[in-house]
Amino acid sequence: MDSDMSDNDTLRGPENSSMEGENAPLYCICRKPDINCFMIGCDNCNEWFHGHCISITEKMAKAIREWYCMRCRDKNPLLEIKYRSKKTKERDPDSDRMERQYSTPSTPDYKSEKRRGSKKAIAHVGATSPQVKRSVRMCGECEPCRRTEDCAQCDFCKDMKKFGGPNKIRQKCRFRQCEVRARKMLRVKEEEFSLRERRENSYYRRRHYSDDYDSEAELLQQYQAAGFDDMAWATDDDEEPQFSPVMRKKAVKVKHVKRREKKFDKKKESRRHKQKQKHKDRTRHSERADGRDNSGFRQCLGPSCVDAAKPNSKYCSEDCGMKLAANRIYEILPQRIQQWQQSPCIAEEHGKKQLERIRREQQNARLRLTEMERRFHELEGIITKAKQQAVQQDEEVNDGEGEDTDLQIFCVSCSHPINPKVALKHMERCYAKYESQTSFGSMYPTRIEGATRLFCDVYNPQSKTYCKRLQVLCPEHSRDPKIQVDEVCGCPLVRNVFELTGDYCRVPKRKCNKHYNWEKLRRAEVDLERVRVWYKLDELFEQERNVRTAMTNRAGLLALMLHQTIQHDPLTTDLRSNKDR
DNA sequence: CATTACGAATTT
DNA sequence: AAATTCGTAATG
Repeated sequence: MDSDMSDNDTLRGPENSSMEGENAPLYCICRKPDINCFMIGCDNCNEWFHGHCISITEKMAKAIREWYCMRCRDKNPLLEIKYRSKKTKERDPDSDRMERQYSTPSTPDYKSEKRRGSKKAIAHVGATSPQVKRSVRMCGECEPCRRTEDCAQCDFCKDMKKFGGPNKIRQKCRFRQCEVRARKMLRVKEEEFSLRERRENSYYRRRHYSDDYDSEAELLQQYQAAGFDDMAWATDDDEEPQFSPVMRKKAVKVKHVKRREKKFDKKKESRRHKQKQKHKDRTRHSERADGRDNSGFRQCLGPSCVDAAKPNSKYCSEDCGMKLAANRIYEILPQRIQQWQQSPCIAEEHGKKQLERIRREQQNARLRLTEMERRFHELEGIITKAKQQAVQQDEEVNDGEGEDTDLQIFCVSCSHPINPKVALKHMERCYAKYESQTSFGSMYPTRIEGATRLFCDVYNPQSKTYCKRLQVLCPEHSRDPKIQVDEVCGCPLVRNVFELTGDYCRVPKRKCNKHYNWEKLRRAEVDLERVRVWYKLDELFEQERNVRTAMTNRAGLLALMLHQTIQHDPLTTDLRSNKDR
């Protein structure tokens, strides 16, 4: 491996550095960037060679299984070009597989492949990178080449269909563009990179372009992460000492661009604070502001503290940081409270209205619930009464389907033809079979006070879940009771769909196909509605809680410190007025 | 000159 | 058959 590297280096050497601005890497013994011809890669040093420079044609290459350049072969006589056996020449998949099986672990997966047209290049898989394929645009070794997932953030990703894009640009994710071989303009844009880097690596973040934060939340996070000592650092350092002059220029430029971009966003407010703070600090500590770059020591920002700050901190101790923070609160808070009290709080009004609305809805839901409970009991009453009906034996008016066994219908679930006599039963079972493949489990048992027979709630120790089907229609955990021979159907008969006649169906239950399992269905109907009402109630409770927390948090310490309400001149027009609101 | 769009080779 | 991702023409 080591020798590979040096080999490569000597090969590329000076040209490499001179092509800085270009994005075309140089290849082959001729050191030219040309890649629009057949090329072959050395399986040892991974360098690419033009076929014509080393007198290897594409045809010849097809027969080659492992190829090593002259230099590598000179250095290491053990390396020898290996050829495919004649039979495998024509890309027989079977023999390909065989080959892979019998190749030594150090040999690459497969040897040659074409990319982008016959006249272009043949890429050999490098021996040093077992998984990643090398190609004209992929070295197979750099971090981007090894990456397999798209970032979903860059412009190329956003263009992709899978991320909802129009598929117009059709380039692979910027973060997967090869560092060495991809065209430079396709790689990650510098600013984007720094952005991402900051996101991924919050610790180093402040050492780079420390001025921009994506949100207040990020600011806060940083503030906390640094033990609330670095906020002013981050903001008042226009010069970062460790940048070389060139670098610094670059960073500053980036910063300006970003500032313009984000000028109008919401953190304007917080930036103004930062700037205020900055000025304060400047004037307070102006005497040492210059010396800092040289010595690297700062004075602790703690109130009336003259000690040196700890490295990477603005304070000499946590105590000083706390003191300054406390002072800040003392200074800012009373003013904010006053400001707060000066103007009426619209949000509070809204909150109150919302609460009222929620209460009303809760009331309605409760009413509905009692209604449903009533129907629940009513139904149970009907069912009990129905059971007492006597079976009407005489007529065999069991619909006309007695002998018509030729008639076939198809199951709605499995689509098999079935006999009408067993159809209902079959379809029920069949459906249950499919349905049981779906999970209705929840981690928690149901705890609704005063509600009987809602969910099945059978515990499944394997998945550690409780069954959340309606208890009445859970085929998995409850069997339908066996119907006795003398049992009556008992379904309340109706006229015009809804009007009860007061009579009950008196066909033997086993034979009644008209009212198959009617109790179960009616119970399910009621229970489902009850569940819905409970959900509604739950949702309303949640809403209530949210509104209440919002109301209590309003004008809390943190909120007051972070935000402020400005009373504009009452005579100037409120921009939101009239039309909009 | 950079960026965008798109046909098409290649891979999945 | 669809997705990926080249190279390059068109466009700004």
